[in-house]
Amino acid sequence: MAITIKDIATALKISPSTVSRALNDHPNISEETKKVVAEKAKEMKYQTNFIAAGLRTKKSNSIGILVPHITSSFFASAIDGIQKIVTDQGYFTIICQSNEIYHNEVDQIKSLLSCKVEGVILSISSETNDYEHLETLEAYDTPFVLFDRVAPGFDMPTVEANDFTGGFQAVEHLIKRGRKRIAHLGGPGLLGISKRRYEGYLEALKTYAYEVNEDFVVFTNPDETHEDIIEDMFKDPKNSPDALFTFSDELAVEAILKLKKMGLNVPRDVSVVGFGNSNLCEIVEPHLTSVTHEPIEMGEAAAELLFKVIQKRHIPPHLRNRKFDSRVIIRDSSR
Amino acid sequence: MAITIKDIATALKISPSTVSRALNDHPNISEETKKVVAEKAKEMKYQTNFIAAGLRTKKSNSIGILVPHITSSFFASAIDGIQKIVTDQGYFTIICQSNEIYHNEVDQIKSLLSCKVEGVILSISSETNDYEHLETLEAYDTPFVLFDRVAPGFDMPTVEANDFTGGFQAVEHLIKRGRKRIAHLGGPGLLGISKRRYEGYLEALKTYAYEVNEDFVVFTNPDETHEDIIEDMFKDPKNSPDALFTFSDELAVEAILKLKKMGLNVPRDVSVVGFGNSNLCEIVEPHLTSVTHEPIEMGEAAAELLFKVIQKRHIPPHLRNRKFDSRVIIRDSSR
DNA sequence: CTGAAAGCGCTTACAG
DNA sequence: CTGAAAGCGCTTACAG
Repeated sequence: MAITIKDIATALKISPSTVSRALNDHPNISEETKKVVAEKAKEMKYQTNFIAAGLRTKKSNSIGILVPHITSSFFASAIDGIQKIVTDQGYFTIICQSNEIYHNEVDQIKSLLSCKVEGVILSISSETNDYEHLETLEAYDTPFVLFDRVAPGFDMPTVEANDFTGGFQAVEHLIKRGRKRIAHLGGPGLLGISKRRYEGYLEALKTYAYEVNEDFVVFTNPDETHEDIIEDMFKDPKNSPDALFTFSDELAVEAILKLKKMGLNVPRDVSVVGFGNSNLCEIVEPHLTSVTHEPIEMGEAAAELLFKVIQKRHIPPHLRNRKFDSRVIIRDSSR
Repeated sequence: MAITIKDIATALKISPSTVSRALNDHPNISEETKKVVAEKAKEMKYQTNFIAAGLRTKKSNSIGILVPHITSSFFASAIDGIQKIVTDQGYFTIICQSNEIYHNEVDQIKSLLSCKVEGVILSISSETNDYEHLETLEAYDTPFVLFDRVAPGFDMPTVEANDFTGGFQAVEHLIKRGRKRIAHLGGPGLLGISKRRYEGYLEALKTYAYEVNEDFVVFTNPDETHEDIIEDMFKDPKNSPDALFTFSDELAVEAILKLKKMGLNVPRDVSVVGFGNSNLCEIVEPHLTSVTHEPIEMGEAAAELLFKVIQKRHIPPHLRNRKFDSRVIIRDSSR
C-alpha cells in the first residue's frame, strides 16, 4: 500500500491536519514541525496523492490537449511548446487525438470533462462542422483555447496563424519571381485554415491583376495520396501551371516528387512553395521554400492564454485572439 | 457547479447509492430504475467524476507514458499505437517527456506516481545510467513496461526491437552489394540500442571476415548536427569508407546531404543504410535504404503487455520480453 | 430491489 | 501553533 498522510501522522504521533499543513508549507506551522514532517515523509517515501487532493480542492492540476493527430510534426511540436508552460505551472497534460474524426472529438471532450481537467486546448478535426461540443465545454465552465484550427464565428479565445497573409505572401513571392500560372493545392475544404490560405492566394492574384483559373485550384483530403491530382494538373505541358502553392509541406513534398517523376524540373518548369517550414524543407530536393508556421511559440501562447482564462485574469482583446504572422523562407524550390 | 450523483438522487427522490448502481449497470437494480436514472442523467448532462470514482475504487483508469521526446516520429507513432489499445480499455494516458535529461525522467516518474497511474510505459533517456527510479516504481507496486530503450540487466517486462540482428542485416546487405569499407555512425553511447546495433555491425564484419577499422566507427549525441564527423570520416578519398550504416534515418539523411555537398555520389561512391524506415526514406534523394522499426506495432505490444501485468494475468516468458525482428527495405541509397 | 453508512486520501474552516 | 471534524463525489459491504 502507498504511504498516506495518516501513516506519517501516526508515525510522528501528531494529527493528519498538521502533517498536511506542514507538507504544504502553511504559515501557522512551526519550522520545527515542518522539518520533522519533511524528513519523515522522505524517509517513508511519501508521494502526495494528487487525485485525492484534487477532489478536495476541486483543482485537478491537469489540462487536456485534443489534436487531430500527434504524429503530425506541427502538432507534436505544438504539444512540446504547450507542455513547457504547463509543466512550469505544476500542471500535467492529458493528450487525446481525434484522428480527424468528429465523433472521436466529441467523445474525447467528454472524457476530458470526466477527468475534470481545468482547461482544454483544442484543434478541431477536418470533419468538424458542428460545434455543440464547444458549447458543452462552456456549459461545464471548462475554459478552453482553440488552437490553429479554430471554429468559425464564435467568440472564443484563439491562437492561430495568420493564414490569409501567409497565403498572400507565398503567392506574392511566386509572382515576383515572374511566375504567371500559379496553382493551389489546398487543404481539407471544411477547415478555416484551408479557406484562408486559399483566400490569401486569391487576394494576391487579384492584387497583381492575375486571372483566376479554376482548374488550378484543388482541395485535398488528409490521409490520402494526391499523385493523380498532381498528374492531372500538370499533364498538359502547354497549359499547365508554372508554380504551385500548397496547403502544407507534406503536400509540397508529394508534389515535388511526383513532378520530378513526370520529368518536370523544379523550380525551372514549376516553382513550389509549401506551408509549415518543417524539417522536410531541407531534406527534399530541391530544398523547399515554405511559409513559417511556428508550432512551439503558438503552443506556448495557447498554454499561457489558457492559464489566464483559468485564473480569470483580465485578457486584453489583442491577446484573446492571437494571430501569428508568417514569412516566406526562400529555398531552391522557387529560386 | 457540475452535476453529481446526489443531484440526480434528489431530483428523482431516490438514494445516491441506487443512482450509482443504476449508472454502473449493477445486476440488482430494476430495469425500470435504470431507465429512469439514465434519462435523468442525460437530461441533467451528468458526467461521472472519474477522479472521485478513482479515489474510491483505487483505480485511476490512467496509464503514464514517458518518452525522450514526443516530436520524434518513432515515439509519436509509438504513442499512437499505445493509445489505440489504451483507449479501447477505457483508460486515458498521461504523456511526459524527459527531453533526454535524466533528472526530468526521475521527476516525471514521481509525478506519474502522484497521479496514481496504474502503469507506466517508459523509454529511457540517452543520459540514463542509474536505474533507481525503476526501483521506485517497483516499490510503489506500479507496473511498467520498458519500451524500445530498455534498461540493461534488469528482469523487467520489455518490448524492444531486435537491434542486433537489425544492425547485422544492414551491414550484411552492404557486404553482399560488394562494399568493402563499411563505416558506422552510431547513436548515443550509453544506450543499449546503440550498443546492440553496433554489435550487429561488428558481427556482420566478423562473419564475412572483414577487418574492423576503428576510425570508421563514431558514436553521436542527440540534438547535435554531425557535419564535422561526416566530413572527417570522408575527407580522404583514398581511405574513406564506401558504405555507411547509421543509427537512425535522421543521421542517414544528414549524411546523405553532407556527402552530396562534398561532391560524393550516393550510392556510387558511398552506399548509405539508415535505421527506422521512417517517412524520410522516400523524401530524401536518393531514397534511403533502411532497417524497419515498427513503432505502432511495438506501441500496441507494449500497451497489451502492460495491461496483462496490471491485471496480473499469466505472461508466458516469450511475451514478457518481446523482440520485434527487423528487415532491410532496399531503396536507391544502396543499389 | 433499495437505502444508510462508511471510507478512499486529502484540505480547511472552526475551535482551542 | 495544533487537532477534531466535515466534506470533495464517488462505491460498496451491510442490512432490510
